[in-house]
Amino acid sequence: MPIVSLPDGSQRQFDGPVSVGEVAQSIGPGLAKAALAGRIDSKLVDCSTLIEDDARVEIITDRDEEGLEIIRHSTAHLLAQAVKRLFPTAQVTIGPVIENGFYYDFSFERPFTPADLEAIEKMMHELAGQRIEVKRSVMSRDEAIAFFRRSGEEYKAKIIEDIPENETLSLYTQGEFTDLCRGPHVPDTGKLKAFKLMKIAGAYWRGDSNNEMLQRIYGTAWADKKALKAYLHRLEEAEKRDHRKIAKALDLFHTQEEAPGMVFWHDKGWTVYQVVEQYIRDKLRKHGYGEVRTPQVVDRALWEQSGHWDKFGDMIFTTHSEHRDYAIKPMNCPCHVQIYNQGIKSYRDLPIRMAEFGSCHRNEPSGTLHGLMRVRHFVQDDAHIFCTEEQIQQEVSAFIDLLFEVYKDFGFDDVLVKLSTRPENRVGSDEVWDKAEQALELALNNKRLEWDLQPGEGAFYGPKIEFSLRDCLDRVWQCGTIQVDFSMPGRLGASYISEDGAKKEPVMLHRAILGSMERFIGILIEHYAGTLPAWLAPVQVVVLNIADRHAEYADTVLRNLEKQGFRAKIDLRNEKIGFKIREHSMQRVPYLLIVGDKECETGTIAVRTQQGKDLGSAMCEVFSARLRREIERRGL
RNA sequence: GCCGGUGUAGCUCAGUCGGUAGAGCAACUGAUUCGUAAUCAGUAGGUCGGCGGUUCGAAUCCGCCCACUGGCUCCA
Repeated sequence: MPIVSLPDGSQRQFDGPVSVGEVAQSIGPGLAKAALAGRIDSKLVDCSTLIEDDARVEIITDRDEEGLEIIRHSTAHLLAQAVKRLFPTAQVTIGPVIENGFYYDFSFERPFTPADLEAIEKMMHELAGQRIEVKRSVMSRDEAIAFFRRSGEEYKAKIIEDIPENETLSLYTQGEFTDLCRGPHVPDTGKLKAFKLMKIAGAYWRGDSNNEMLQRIYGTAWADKKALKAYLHRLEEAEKRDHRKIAKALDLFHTQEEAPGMVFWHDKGWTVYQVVEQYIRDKLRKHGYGEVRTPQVVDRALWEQSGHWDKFGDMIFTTHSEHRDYAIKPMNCPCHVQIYNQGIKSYRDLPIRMAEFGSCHRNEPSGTLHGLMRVRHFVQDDAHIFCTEEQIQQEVSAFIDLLFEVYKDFGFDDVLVKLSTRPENRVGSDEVWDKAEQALELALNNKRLEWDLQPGEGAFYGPKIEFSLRDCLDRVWQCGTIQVDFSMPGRLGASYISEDGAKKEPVMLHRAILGSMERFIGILIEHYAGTLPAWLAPVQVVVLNIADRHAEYADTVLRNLEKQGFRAKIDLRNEKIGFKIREHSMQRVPYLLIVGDKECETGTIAVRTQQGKDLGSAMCEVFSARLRREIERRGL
């Protein structure tokens, strides 16, 4: 005689065991129809699950976060069923829910084609229309292995073999298709109404590049058609922000076959780059950093000593001359240790903060290259802090403050923080790792930051904190980092004389705020959809004349702006003003100054913003003051 | 690096069955001197990513390579 308590506080008594679906039915037919699953005492279950004892019960519908996840998971099963219908020799593997959708990995003798994808989706809609009941059953581990072996599903059998013996497993069957799954699932395929298959991609079995490659089909699924449409629209919007497209339209940079993974910066793109670099340079000076410059081609012995050669040798570009082998530097740190090593250092010299915008090359695998986001030549806002163990925390703390200051100026408020700890392949003793990890954790906690732990994701020489930005489209980009390194100074012979006259090894902190300049500019372009704020815009103002007779005055206005240090241009072409406004608006110039008869007579300018707002006539000085304020304010 | 997809004029793209290359915008020339997102007319522009093969004939079919691209793996 279970008593069921509902979320609104009401209670219902039943004569005997009752299913979640029946509870929903007892509340109302609408809810029964909408029910996707249930929650019994905080555990998610199927609609068919029987309630035998008193319990708190909640009906899950597509309005719940969990409901949407269940829809996505069930749609993955629907995909697998459709694939097995059309291609019976395909084998199923795993099909999890991901952000905005799901995927399913298959093993099949030939690649799926886009036409296959269409056929599969059509079959999915057909199966959904049939409202096939989804039934849960249980089997022992060994029974399940035998079941999937019999069905020719070797991968599924292998997955189950990794599950501890004696466990009972749940299986979900819809029509002729049965899949191993924890569940819960929707009661019937008719609940799946809004989905679309998105793309086909390769994916390694168990995520290991030594294993065979499976074929992954990605899909998206939503509670209703409207939500699906909204999602597809969002994707389209994101595509419009693609920095590669915008860069072409705005003439910022290009890449070409002859230099894969390297950037040809054009005048306008390089202007943005330089503004960003100079901004960081000023910030670093103010925060006690010195700037250095080190060679790009250095004997590879340096990288053998540092330990990078062992781990990354095949990704280091090399060259040679007169029987010596050189590395094109993949990072600045060993060179910075060389500067540190000039002369004897005392504990009184520490901390030494050494920054460099050094050109680095890494021979990234061809398949990973991607616009500005993953390149083979890049420059980081890189710096190394040489300090004592006691100074670690205060340095990490000061760095975090600086980092948040910078992100704010660029218009990023949402920063995700992660702490990555010791990986399997590493150098240094456990004792040293303990110390380093604790120092970072303490610094984070003292700042009262929320952070996630990423066990095993640290660099080979030390743990790190990573800072990621969330842009206006909710995408996350890892940019900043600070890494503790107890190993490299020792390997490269760095030392200082401590207070008691003993020789000690300094600790090295590797740190960057923007990460790679290239990548950060890519992020900026996408975040602002190309419409950069005035302080970053390559061209801040364009002066437009209405007719030839206004050219001389327009030129005076231009020279005045240039004299004040604004990035200004002039457009004297004999074109209609509407045409010129259109062109410069599309080039995302923050301000257009229009001069015609009226302006010439009164010594003013007509100001038009990038957003198309007509600010009316103003004296040049008034406009200059406005623009200067805006530039100084930086981040929007 | 691995699995797909793509590569045609400066840009965005079309090109059927294998029959010898097409549009819009941009460029150039001329006209127009114009008040807040496209003035009109004309001209020119291509070794169809590269190399090889099949064929009387290849942008189109086949092979190899390169680059880009969506993922996977990796990311000091």
